[in-house]
Amino acid sequence: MDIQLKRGLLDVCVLAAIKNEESYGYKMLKDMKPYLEMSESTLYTILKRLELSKLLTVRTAEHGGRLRKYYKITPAGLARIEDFKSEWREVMSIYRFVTKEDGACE
Amino acid sequence: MDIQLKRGLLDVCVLAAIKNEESYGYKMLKDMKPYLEMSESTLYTILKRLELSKLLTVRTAEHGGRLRKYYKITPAGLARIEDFKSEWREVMSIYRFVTKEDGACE
DNA sequence: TCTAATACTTCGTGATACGATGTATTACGC
DNA sequence: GCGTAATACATCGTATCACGAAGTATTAGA
Repeated sequence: MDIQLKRGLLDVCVLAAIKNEESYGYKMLKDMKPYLEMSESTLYTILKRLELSKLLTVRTAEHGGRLRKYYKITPAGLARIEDFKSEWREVMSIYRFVTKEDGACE
Repeated sequence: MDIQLKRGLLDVCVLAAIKNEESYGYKMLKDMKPYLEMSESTLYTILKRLELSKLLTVRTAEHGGRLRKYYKITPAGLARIEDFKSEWREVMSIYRFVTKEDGACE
């Protein structure tokens, strides 16, 4: 899909991927894949950004002899999702503006 | 609204503003204002980009002793709007992913 | 032993929205 | 006649950001 359109969805989609339970990068990528594909470099950049914004926290744990980073959403992260929902009204209003069939004389 | 979310809507919103009749920058800005606000520099950058992509054409005409640039959508521009509509399905699917209330046990 | 999958990182690049600033004309109030 | 706002468009620099490419390392399977 169009990159620009994607941009507004990426961050919030990553947050949604850990909304219910903590997860790690590779798994998130696979969970999101049916909805939204992103490259690994993009995901890890986003995860770092979200951590800096305190929308999620990270812990490192060993799994099968290898280190894995688990990401957990914070209350601020959940609030970010709620903000997104609120903004969606505006988005839909723009969508209607773009797609409405007029024609003052139609 | 969130800049990232805006990004995917800007180009197509500008195209929508001239979907039915040609218009000029300043007027477009006012027409779009109830839906989506953007700065002048952003609009003129977008108009130039859309012209280069041949999604609209420009003609310069005098109006009240002053030059004005009138923008007119091309068939490719109308097609761009149709593409946007198609992509909206994907967008809505992501929206549902982000907002769904689960809870494996709900 | 070679390859694929898992898992995360870093770097450079190109796209782009925006504020700041500039130019120029018209319209209006005082 | 003078200042200000509105009209109308343009340019420049900056910060953000998604991505491809490439790298590091381990494990599993053929």
